[in-house]
Amino acid sequence: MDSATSNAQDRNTARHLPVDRVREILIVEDHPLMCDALALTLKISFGLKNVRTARSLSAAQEQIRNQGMPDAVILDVNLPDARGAEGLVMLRRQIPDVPITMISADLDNAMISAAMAAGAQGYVSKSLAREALVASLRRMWEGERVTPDSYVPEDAGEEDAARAELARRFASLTPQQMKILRLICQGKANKEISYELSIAEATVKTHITAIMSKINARRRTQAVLLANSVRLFEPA
Amino acid sequence: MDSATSNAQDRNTARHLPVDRVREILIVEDHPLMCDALALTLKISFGLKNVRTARSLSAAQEQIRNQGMPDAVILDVNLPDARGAEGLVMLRRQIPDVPITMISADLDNAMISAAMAAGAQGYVSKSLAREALVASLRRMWEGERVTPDSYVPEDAGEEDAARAELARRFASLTPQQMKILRLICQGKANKEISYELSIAEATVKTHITAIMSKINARRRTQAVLLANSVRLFEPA
DNA sequence: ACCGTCCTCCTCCCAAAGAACGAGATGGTT
DNA sequence: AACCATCTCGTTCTTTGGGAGGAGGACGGT
Repeated sequence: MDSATSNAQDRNTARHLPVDRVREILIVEDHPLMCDALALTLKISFGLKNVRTARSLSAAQEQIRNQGMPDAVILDVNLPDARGAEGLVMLRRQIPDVPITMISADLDNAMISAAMAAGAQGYVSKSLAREALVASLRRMWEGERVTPDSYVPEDAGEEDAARAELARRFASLTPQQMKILRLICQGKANKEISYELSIAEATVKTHITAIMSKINARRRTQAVLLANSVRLFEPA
Repeated sequence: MDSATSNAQDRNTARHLPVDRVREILIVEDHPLMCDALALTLKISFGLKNVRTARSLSAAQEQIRNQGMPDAVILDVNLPDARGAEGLVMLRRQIPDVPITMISADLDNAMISAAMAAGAQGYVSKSLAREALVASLRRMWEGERVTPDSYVPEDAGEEDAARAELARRFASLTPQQMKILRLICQGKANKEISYELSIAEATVKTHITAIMSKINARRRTQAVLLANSVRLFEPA
């Protein structure tokens, strides 16, 4: 049903690396079965020894800090930690040059398009057959940007470039700022945010000012719009 | 590809009416070709004489005021005037007992689910074959709630009931309040809204207070969230 | 030891948002 | 005529939001 097709050659992503230089990959996936299945498939098909795994975004980030950068990442779109493009954006902030493959159960066209604009190396379905999955990953690790062939690139480059730029701006947010933005997007007031994060409201305001300046918004409702336009946070 | 399946019997919709009592229907569709094609199909297949048409939501509303209520409505999801559930909600406010069929090019599951929760009698694809279309409409006019069979009802009743309740609340908004809410959802400030509608900012505030009270929101960002949750306004 | 980043908190200040009144004008219905 | 819904505008007051600027502590890298 959904194998995969090539698109443009990498513009956003920094480095091609020959497939044989991918030695260490990191799987970020909260569902244990799927996680194991993926790891196993990769070990066998690519002869990899080191397949690292993490069950949440925060776990992944800490693991990267401690154990260093992997050569490639496979990232679930729906983590308990980070739904939507948030995980991708935060990981790219930490490891800008490592190709990140998004993996998800549903192939929402808008989500795929948002992920690609945010700089994913590719997007694959969880229901893909092993061979097709392996082939897609191989091509991604050779520098190709791969999307499901059910995907239609929707609108021409102009609007897409704006979204890529936006994603870059969001990638400049610090972790704490991202937390606060998420709460803003849930309709919380500054006071509530300060309570939830156990910090002073003044601190919340300071962060918000920084956020606004980074994403170029003036009103918080605009911030919500911008976040939604790149699908930063998906509804629970 | 997408014919149609029955779902629940009408709970939200007020009246069954035997198909032969549908004498006058209103098509709201901005694309002229599709509009004509629909009208023609209906005339032939149902032997209808009076097929009224309107090219925008506002045109439809005025026409109903002048020429009275139709027996059924076919409503395009993407009007220049009203994208998403807005048209449905506003029409149901005006003609609560008339079955409204949504018609759209894309079958986004979330959109279908939002439309059904908002009280649509059914949802059909524009790419449906004539016979299937006619069959679906006949069943809707007999009181059945019809969705494309690609549609999966997603989550159980509890959450859906909340959305229906929400849709009811939105249906209580006056036209001017709906305009203002739309601008709020575009991130506009009160001052900008007052300028765009050529009214005083005090008036805008008055309307907003009424809106907030009706949809039970305290902050305007919450209003945006609520509107998005029922897909009141789709992004341009 | 020094610098950069991030997080924290504060004060002062002004603009925006929202609640709570009242009230006039219109148009349609009963 | 009385009523109702809607739109309009105003005043007053309180709460939030947001910008500017300063400042200190923690941590990591050069």
